[in-house]
Amino acid sequence: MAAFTSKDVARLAGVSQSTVSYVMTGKRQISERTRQRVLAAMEQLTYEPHAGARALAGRRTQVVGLVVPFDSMSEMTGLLPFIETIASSARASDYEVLLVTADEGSAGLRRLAGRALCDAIIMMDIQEQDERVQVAAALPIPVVLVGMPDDPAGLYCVDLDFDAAARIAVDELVDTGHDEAFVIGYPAAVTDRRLNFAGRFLRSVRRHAEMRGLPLTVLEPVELGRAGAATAVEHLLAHRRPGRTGVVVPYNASIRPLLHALGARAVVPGRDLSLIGISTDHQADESEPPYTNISEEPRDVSRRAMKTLFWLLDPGPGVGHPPVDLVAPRLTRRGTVMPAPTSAMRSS
Amino acid sequence: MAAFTSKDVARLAGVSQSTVSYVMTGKRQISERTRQRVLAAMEQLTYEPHAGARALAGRRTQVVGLVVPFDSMSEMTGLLPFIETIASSARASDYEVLLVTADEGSAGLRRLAGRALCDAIIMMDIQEQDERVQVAAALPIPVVLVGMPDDPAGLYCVDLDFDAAARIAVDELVDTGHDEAFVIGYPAAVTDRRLNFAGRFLRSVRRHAEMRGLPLTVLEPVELGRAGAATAVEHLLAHRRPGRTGVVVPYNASIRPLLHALGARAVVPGRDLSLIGISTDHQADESEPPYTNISEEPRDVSRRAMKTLFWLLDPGPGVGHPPVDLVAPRLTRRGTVMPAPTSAMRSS
DNA sequence: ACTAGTTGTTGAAGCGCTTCGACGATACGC
DNA sequence: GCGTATCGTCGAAGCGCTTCAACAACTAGT
Repeated sequence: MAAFTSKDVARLAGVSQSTVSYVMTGKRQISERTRQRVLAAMEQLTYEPHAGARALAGRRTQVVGLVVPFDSMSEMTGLLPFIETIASSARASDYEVLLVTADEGSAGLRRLAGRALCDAIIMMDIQEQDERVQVAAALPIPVVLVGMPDDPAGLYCVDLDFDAAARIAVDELVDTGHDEAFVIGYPAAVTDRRLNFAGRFLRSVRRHAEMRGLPLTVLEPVELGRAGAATAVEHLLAHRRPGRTGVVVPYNASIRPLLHALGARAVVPGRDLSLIGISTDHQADESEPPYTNISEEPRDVSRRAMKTLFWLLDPGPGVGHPPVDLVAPRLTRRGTVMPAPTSAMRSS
Repeated sequence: MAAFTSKDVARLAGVSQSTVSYVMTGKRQISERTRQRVLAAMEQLTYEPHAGARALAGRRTQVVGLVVPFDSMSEMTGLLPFIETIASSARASDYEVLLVTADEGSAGLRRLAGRALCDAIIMMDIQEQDERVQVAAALPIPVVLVGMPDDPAGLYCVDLDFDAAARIAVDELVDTGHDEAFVIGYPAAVTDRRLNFAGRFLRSVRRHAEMRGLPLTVLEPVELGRAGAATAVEHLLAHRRPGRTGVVVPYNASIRPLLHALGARAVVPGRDLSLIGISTDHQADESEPPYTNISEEPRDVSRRAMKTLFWLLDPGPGVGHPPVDLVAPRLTRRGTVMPAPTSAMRSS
C-alpha cells in the first residue's frame, strides 16, 4: 500500500512525468492514445495525486473552508442542512470541506488563508457588526458570507430575503383583514449575539406594517422551551385587542413551543387568531398542526452561496454576479391564518 | 498581503532557513537567543507556514478526516454535538478537521488516505456489516470508529456501552418491582441501515430481561413523528397485562413523540406506567415532563475517540490503549419510573 | 523544396517546507 | 595542551507535483 507517485504512473505508461501531470490537469493537449495509456496506468496503480504537493506546486488546494457557529451552546439545529448542502456541493466540484468553528474568530480565517489550507471560505453566523468581516475582506482568497452584516465590506453575501419575508407576512395579514399583529421576538441567544437577520427582520416588519397601517407589537423574546412560550402566549392573550389578531413567529425554534402553549390554552390558530411562522416547509408541514409558513430554506441558501463561491474561484466569461444575493421567500398557506371575511362583511 | 515564507523569516532573523524550521518543529536544539529572534521575526511578518509544503516535506498534514452520515434524510440531529466536540478536540491539538460525508463510502476513505489529505480518520455511523471497515483497516493511516461493527477488523472502536445500558434499564425496572417491560423498537431509518447500536441494544436487553425473569416485548418501531408514536402507544396499552409496566425507549428521537402520545391519552409516566429513555441528560432534563434516562453523551464518546486517535498518532511510552472503548452509561432518575412498592406490599 | 506553423511530448526548474550530514565553536577530561 | 564530546547552526537534498521553455515530428503554405 506504499503510495504511488505520478512518476510511477509515468514509468508504467511509458511517458514522462510531466505528461502525466498534463493528463490530470488538462492544461495542454495530449493525444487520445497517450491519455488512455496514462489513465490506464493510474487505474492499475489506484493512483491518487498527493494533495500537499499539488497545493504547493499549483497554488490551489481544492478545499473550501467552512466557518460554522459551534460556539453557542444553543441547539443550533438547522445548522446541519447548511453543512450538508455545502459539503455535497463541494464534493460535486471535487472540493473538500475543512471545518472551522466560529469561536476561533478572525484567527481561524487568518490561519485558513495564511497556511494556504483552502482556496476560498464560506462563513456563516454573521453578526451585525462582525469584526471578522473586515479581516475576511482583506484576505487574498474569496470569502462568501451566509448572512448580511451591516457593512459587507465588498464581500459577497447570500441569505434569505428577510425584508421580503416581512413584507409577505404583513401583506398576508392585511389582505385577510387583520386588525392587529404581534411579532414574537427572537430569543436572547440570538439577540445577544446580534445576529444579523434578527434586526433585519424586525426593522422590515415594523416598516411594512406601518406602510400598510397594521398596528404591530413586538413581544418579548420567547426563550426556547415551554416556559418562555407560555409567558409569551399569556402576554399576547392579555394584550390583544378585540378583533382579528395575527401572530408572526420569525424564529423557527420558537414556533413549536408556541403552538404547544396555544394548544394548552385551547386557542386554535386559524380560528381564534392567525399564525405565520418562518421556517422550512418541511418543518411547517410536519408540525402538529401544520402552520402557514414563509419558507426559509437552508439548502437553497447554501447552494446559492456555493455557486457564488465557485464563480469567484473561476469567474468565467459571464456578466458577473450580484454581490448580495437574497433568496426570495415563499408563503405556503396551511390553515393557521384565518381567511378573509366575506366581501359582504369586508365593506364595513 | 503576499504570503511570507520561512526564507523571509530567516532573512529577517539573520539565520538560515533550516534554523527557522527547527524552531517551528523543535526537532533540534536551538539556543534561546536565536529562538527568540526567529519567533520575533515570525510575529513581525505574521508568518504562517504553508500547509501543503509541510505535508509534502514532513509527511504529516495536521488534519483529521471526519466521516459523518449526512446521506440519510433522517433528522440526524444529535450529530452536531459529535462534530462540535471532535472539531474542538482537534483544534486543541492544532489539528484541522476535514469533513467527508458517509455517502461517499469507501471511496472517500481511499481519497483521504491516497491523497494524503489527513493523518488519521474518525468514522461515524458504523453499520453492523460495514464494507468500509475492511477498507479502513487496510489504510496506511489510523482509523477510529465511533460505533461497533460486528467485525472491527482490528480497528479501535469507541461507543456507548449499550449492553450496560440494557442491563441498567432492566435492573432498574426489576428492582422497582415491575412485572413486564416493553421496548420501543428503533425506527426503520435506523434498522434499514443496520446501524450497529440497534442490534446490540436489543440483543442485550432481551438477554438481561431473561436473566432477571422480566417478561419483555419489543414493539414495532416508532416512526418519527406523531402518528408512529400514537400507534405504538395504542399497541402498548392494548397489550399490557395488568400490573406494573415499564417502557424502555432506546432511540432518543422517539422519546418526545412518545411522551406526547402518552400525554394525549392521559397516561402519566411514573404513575400509570414507567418510562426510561436513552438520551443525553440535557434532553431528558429539558423534556416536558423530564424523564428518567440512561445517559448517552455524544461529547464523552467523541472526546474518547479523539483521545484514542491522538494516541494512535503518537503512542507515547504508556502501556497502551484498549482497542474497544465503551463509555459507561449512567441512570438518572427523574420520576418517570414508579417507585418500588412499600416493603409490606413487596413481600407478596 | 524550404520556411512557418501546429501538435504532442519532454526535461528541468521551482513551490516552501523537513531533515540529514557536516562543520565551527565551545566545554571537558587528563 | 590535545583529543573528544556536546551544542548550535547551516547547506543542500529531497518531498511530488505544476508549468515553462524547448524540441521533435508532422502538416501547410508558397
